[in-house]
Formats: sequence, C-alpha cells, structure tokens
Amino acid sequence: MGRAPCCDKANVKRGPWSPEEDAILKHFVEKHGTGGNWIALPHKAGLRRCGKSCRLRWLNYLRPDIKHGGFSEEEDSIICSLYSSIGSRWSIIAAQLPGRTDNDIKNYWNTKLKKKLLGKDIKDDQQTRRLLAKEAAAGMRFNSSNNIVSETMSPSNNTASPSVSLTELGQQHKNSPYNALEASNVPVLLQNPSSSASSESSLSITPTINVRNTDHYEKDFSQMLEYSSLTSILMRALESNKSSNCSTHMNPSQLTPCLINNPHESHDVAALYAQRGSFNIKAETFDQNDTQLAYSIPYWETCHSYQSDNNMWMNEVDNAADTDFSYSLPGNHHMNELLFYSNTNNSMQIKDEPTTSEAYWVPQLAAASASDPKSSAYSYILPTEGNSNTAPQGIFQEGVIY
DNA sequence: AACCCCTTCAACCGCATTCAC
DNA sequence: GGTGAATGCGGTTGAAGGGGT
Repeated sequence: MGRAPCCDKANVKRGPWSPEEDAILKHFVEKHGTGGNWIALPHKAGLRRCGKSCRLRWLNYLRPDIKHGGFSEEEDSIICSLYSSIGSRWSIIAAQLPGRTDNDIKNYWNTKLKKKLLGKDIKDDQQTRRLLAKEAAAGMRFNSSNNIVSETMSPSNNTASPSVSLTELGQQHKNSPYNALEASNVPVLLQNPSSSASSESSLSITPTINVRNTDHYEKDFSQMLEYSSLTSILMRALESNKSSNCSTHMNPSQLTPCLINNPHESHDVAALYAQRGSFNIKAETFDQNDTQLAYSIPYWETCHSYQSDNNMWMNEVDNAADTDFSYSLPGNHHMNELLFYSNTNNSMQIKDEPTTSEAYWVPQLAAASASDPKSSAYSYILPTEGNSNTAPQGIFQEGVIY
C-alpha cells in the first residue's frame, strides 16, 4: 500500500497567494515547522492550498533567510561560472548563493544575466554555454609570477557559504553526465585529513580542501601504473592567492576526472589539470631524475570547453598557433573524462583510440609558492615502458598542503 | 486613454527520484 | 520487491506592470 492521497485538487485554491495566506503559512511553519509532511500541512494550517504549492511558496518566498533584491557582481560571477560548468542545474547553483532560490536564479539568468553577459545573439543553450566558456577563458590572467588568477571564479574570500556537500551532489546527480561527482570519488579526494572526522567534504572554495589524502593517492597511483607507460608526470595548478596560503580559486564542483593514457609507447606526456568549462593547463614532462624533458610544454595554455552538436565535449585552445592541443571524449566514457595525448615534437594532438577507459581523479591543487611553484607541485614517477625492473614509485609528501 | 510590446517573476506542470507501506 | 504517494527539480506559463506610440 502506498501513502494516503495527497490533496483534493478540485478544492484547492490556485494562483497568486494573498497576504492573508502568506501570513497563515508563515505563522504556521514558524510555530510548528513543516512536520516533514507538506501534503498534510495546508489542512493543519487551515489553508485551501495544495501542499506542493505551500512548499514552493515557503521555500521561494516566505522563509526568513530569503534574500530579496538585486544580485551582486560576485553573485553574477558565481552564477556564470557555474552555469558554464554545469549548465542549468539551478538547485546546485543556488546552493552556492545563500539566500537565493533556484527559482530566483533561474529567472534572473533567463531574463537578465544571459543577455547582460552575452548580448542578444543567443540561439540556444549550447551556444550560451560555449560563449560563457570563452568569457571565462578570457577572464584567466597571469600575474607577474606567471600564476593563474581566475577572475571569473574569484571566490577568494569565500563569501558564499555552500549548503550542499559534495556527497549530496554526487548522490543527487549520480546518473547525470556529470556523475564523476559521485560521492564515492569526490569526498575522498577532497577530504581534509586534518579536519574533523566528518565523512563529507563541504563544497566550499577554501584552502582547506587542498590537503592530500595519501591513501587514496596510493590506490590511484597503483591503478594508473596498470595503464600508463608515462615516464613521469607532473601535475600542477598554479594560482597566486598566497594571502590565503596556497588556496586555489577552483571550485571543486568543477573538477574533472582526467583519463591519462599513452597509447604510443613513447615518452608522451599527459600532465593535466582541468575543470569543466574553462581551464588552464600546463604540461611538463620529467624523467626519473627529475630532469625536464625536451618535449615538455613549457607554458600555460588557456583552454575552454564546449559541447559539440553530437554532445561531445570538445575544447579549444585560445592560442592554437602555439600548440595544437586537444582532447576527446570517446562515446563510452563519461562526458567529463578527458584524454590528453602528446607526440614528441612539442605539439599535442589526438592520436589513436584510447586503450583504456579508466578514469583518474587528478589532483586539483595549487602550488604554494609563486617563486618556486614546483616546490609543492604534485608529481609521481611511473615506470618506463619495457623496464619491468623499475619499481613503481610514487613521490609525494604526506600531509603536504598545496 | 487605448493599445501593443516587452520584461519580470510567481506559480504551475511534468517528470524523475525517493520513500513509506 | 512492488506500488504509489511525496518530494525535488527544471522548464514553462501567464498575470502584472512599465514603457512607447
């Protein structure tokens, strides 16, 4: 047997709420709470409304922490960044903006923000997101230390207090194309071992997420060994927010698991750091002696991604004349898995079909020191192809805060 | 004043998921 | 495990209001 019937739809009032109805609902909820049952609430409160309507009215308008009025520049920025990354998932975006409702943000986006940012030549959602990604990529700048300054995310002071955890995100959307946010993956990587014993990592944009969970990396590392013949990989994401002690501006919700693959049996490199939407990437290759190899890509590239007509995620490099860099997403992969290949002449290109579909979470972390960015970069050495005597060796320092 | 067009945003709708039985 | 109500979400609608002619 199921539950009792919801409500008598023939006898409920519809349309705009009167001030009297608002007062009744507000008074009732503040005094008694929802009781975990919105369907029964209108009857108890003496309202001729559907429970669903009551819930909507309370959540979107009456509850006390609702922020009415115009959106700030910072809120605009967060909305744009998240929209370019995850699309129209308003509830998640709203979770980043305390006091704002998903309905609010959705309306604001559709009526104002989209036009304000992108002009009136918008044909469809896909174009919108692509343009936004370009905007975001254009917002990436280098400071004098050659570190990234993300102007578009710019949550350095973290005024947003997210109310949704990554675990919740993963659970809510485990079947979405973005299911790399699954709880089983994300919190482990982003967990701060030095913090409380909470099993969940808050979706916050704070430096505290940047602590390595070595157990996970060891496991990750061993998996990687099975598939890669890379000689050495260095991953780093440099950012300049030294004032907050090595914080990254990146929002964890935008992190992308990356597939590292080397189908060419050469010393190709796939060194990467990615977030959906726009991202900056620097690829460098080192041998076991930590000597930088000649075919490293010694400069930053600003890339941005977009969804192609056949729903494939593609990327573009802003300065394609310098580097032919690209990634593809095979059809049997999640959309947010990335493949990075390179040949050995300092250009990167898509080669053969991948030989593995394993995905790896990539350290999302930033270097602590602008003067010596390598000092806190994450790196590990992989055995050279054909040299089975070379013991796999991960190199990382326990407890290092990036 | 009347009409039209556009913008805004609260509310609704349909669907997918969760949950109680 | 099956069923159906409850809940949550995103897309859409339509009333209200403002501005222009």
